[in-house]
Amino acid sequence: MVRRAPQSPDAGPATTAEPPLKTLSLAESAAARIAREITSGTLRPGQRLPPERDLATAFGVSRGALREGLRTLESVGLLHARVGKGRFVAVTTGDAPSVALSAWMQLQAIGDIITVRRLLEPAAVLDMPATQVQATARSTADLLRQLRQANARGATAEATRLHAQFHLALIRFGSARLLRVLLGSLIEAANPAQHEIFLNRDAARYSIDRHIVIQEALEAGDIEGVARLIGEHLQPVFVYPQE
Amino acid sequence: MVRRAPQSPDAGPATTAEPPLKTLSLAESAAARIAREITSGTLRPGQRLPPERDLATAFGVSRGALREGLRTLESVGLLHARVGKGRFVAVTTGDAPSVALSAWMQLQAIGDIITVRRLLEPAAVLDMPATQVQATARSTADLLRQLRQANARGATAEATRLHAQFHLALIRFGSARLLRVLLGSLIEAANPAQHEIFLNRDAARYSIDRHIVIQEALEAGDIEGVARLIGEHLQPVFVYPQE
DNA sequence: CGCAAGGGTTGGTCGGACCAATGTGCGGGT
DNA sequence: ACCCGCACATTGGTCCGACCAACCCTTGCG
Repeated sequence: MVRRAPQSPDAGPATTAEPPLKTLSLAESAAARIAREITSGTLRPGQRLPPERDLATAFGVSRGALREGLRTLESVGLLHARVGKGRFVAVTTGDAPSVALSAWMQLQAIGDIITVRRLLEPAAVLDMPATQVQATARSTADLLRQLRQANARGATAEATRLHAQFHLALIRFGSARLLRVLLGSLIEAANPAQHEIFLNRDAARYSIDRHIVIQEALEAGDIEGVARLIGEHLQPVFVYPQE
Repeated sequence: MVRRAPQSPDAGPATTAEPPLKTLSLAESAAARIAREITSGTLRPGQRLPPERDLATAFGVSRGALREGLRTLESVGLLHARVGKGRFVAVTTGDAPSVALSAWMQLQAIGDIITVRRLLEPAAVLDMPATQVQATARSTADLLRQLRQANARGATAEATRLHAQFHLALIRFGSARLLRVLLGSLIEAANPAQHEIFLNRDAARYSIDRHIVIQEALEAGDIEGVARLIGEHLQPVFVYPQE
C-alpha cells in the first residue's frame, strides 16, 4: 500500500457537505464512518464487524489508525471487542456510565451539575414504585448510619463515597435508565465538592442533618416529601470556580 | 522493555449479559490513569501533557497502546492534540456535545430521552434572560417558517433538521452550559423519532401546530407559557422499541 | 540587527511482528 | 460410528522502528 500523507483532506465520501470542513484525522474519519453506519441502522446491535485487518484495508488506513478510531466508539459503549471473536455493535444500550461519560461530567462546572441534578433527581425519586420504598429506606438507613460514623471519625473520603451511595440508592428504582445513568455520573461528578464539605465540620453537620430529614421522610413513605427535600437540599450550592 | 502479555479475559463494557471480569487493557488503564490526574486536579486545564513517547515509557506501555488510551480521552473532549505542539488538557470544559456524547445519547431509548428532555427543557427555557426573548422569537419564527415550508414540500430530512434547530434556539440562552450541551445531544438524539413523525402527514401537522402555539407564546413574551407548552409537547411521546 | 535556513520536538501514520484468547476441523481412540 | 483432544487458523491486544508534516527554537548569514 502506498505510504500516505497524514491529514490528507479526506478526498473520498463527500456525503454531507459541511462549511467548516475540519480536517479529520484518518482515525477520526474512520470512526465517524462506522458510527454513522451504526446510528443509521446499517450495522445493527449485536452484529459483528469485519476484522480489524479487513476493515483497515477497506478504509485504506493502517491497522493502528483504525484501532484508534474504533477505540473512540468503544469508549462510549457503541462497540465492544472480544479477543479471538471479533468486534460487535453493543446490544445493551449503554448501561454503565461509560468511563467516558463520567470523565466528561467531571469537567462540568459544579454549579451546572447541581442545577441539572436538582431538575432530575426529584423526578427520579418520584418514579420509585411504592413497593420499593421500604427496601430503599432500609439501604439508605444503613448507608446513612455508616456515613455518620465515617464523618464522626473524620474519614472524609469514605464519607464522600457513602454520601454518593446514599443518593444513588434513592434513585435506584427509577424507571428511565437514562435518568439513572445520567444522575449516576452527575452524583459522582459532584464528589469533589462534597468532599470539601465533609472537610468542614459545620458544613458536614448541616449536610448530614439534611440527609437525616430525607431519611425520615422516606421511612414515613412520603416520597413526595423526599423529592421536595432533595430539591431543596441541592439548592444551597457551593459554587467553586471551575479553574 | 519487557514484552508484556495482554492478559485480559474480558475487557468488555461490563454488560449485564456476560460474566464481566474487571480486567482493563493496557490502553484503558493508561487512559483511566490520566483521566484521574485530570479530574483530580493534578493536571489542570490548559496544561500540557508530556510527549507521547515519554508518557509511554513512564507507563511502561507502547506508544500505540498509549495513543489508544489518549484517544479515548480526546473523544470526550478531555484532551486535544496539536501536531508539533503537544497534548493539552481541554480548557473549554467540553463546549461541543463531543461526538462521543452524541453517539452515546443515540443509543438511549427514545422514551427515556423524551423523559429527560421534559425535565430539562422547560427549565432551560425559563432560564432565558428577558432581554433575549425577542431575539429568540425572531430566530425561532424564521426557523418555524422554514420548517413549515420544508414539511409542505415533503422534505422530511430538512424538516427534521429545522425542528431540532427550533428547539435548540429556545434553549440557546440558558445560563447553565451543561444544560445546553445535554439538551443539545438529547434533541439531536431524538431526531430519528422526529423524522418518523414528519413522514406521517397527520403527525407532522400536529407537531407543527404545537410549535406554532409555542411560537405565539414566545412572541407574547410569555416565557412561563413556553416552558409549560414544551413540557406538554414532550408529553405524548411515540415510544419506539429500541431494538 | 533582521530574517531565513536548519535541526530538534511532537503528534499522525504506516507496516510488520508476536502474543493470547477463541473458533474450527481433522485424526485417533473406543 | 461416535466422542474427544490437539493442531491450526482467526482475531483483538501489544510492541517496535520508521517516516511524515506541523511546529518551535536556535543559529548563521547578509
